[in-house]
Amino acid sequence: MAYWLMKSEPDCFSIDDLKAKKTAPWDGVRNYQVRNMFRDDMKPGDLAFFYHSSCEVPGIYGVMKIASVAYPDPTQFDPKADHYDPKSKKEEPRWLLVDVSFQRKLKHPITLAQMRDDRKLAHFRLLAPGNRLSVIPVGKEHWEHILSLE
DNA sequence: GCCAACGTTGGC
DNA sequence: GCCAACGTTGGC
Repeated sequence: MAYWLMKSEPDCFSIDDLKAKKTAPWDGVRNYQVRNMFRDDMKPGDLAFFYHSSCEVPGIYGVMKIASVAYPDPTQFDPKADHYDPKSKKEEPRWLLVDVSFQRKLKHPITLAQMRDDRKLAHFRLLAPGNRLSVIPVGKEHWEHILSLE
């Protein structure tokens, strides 16, 4: 089983939104590296941190579970959707998503600032300069250490 | 295949 | 709102 960190802007979709829905499609990803991770590396049952980005206190707010294999993201075909991709064909979808299901909220968020200050997370990819991937693989040792901070 | 221009991400 | 990083696009 693998571990992940998945970023979302809480104004757009937050851990509370996922809690209310129980399971939701993680749609709107338009990055090939992430698409390939969805397709090749993510498996149902994997666990993922829910990370809030571009907000007052960026950090990890909860835990979710990958609930499906990768399948085509329907929003790419919807001209009204934010992430509509006119170049993607139904016969040959360019973008994929996975379903995620709510597991729990952390008792308090593990903030980005807190993780930056933690020497044990010196090599955590989230903290690497210039990192912009919205989905990041998390090593077991980092996963367990972050949970121990809760 | 190179690379400049442009767009997006995301912390601050 | 600014700006650095970096992915994508498209002309050549």
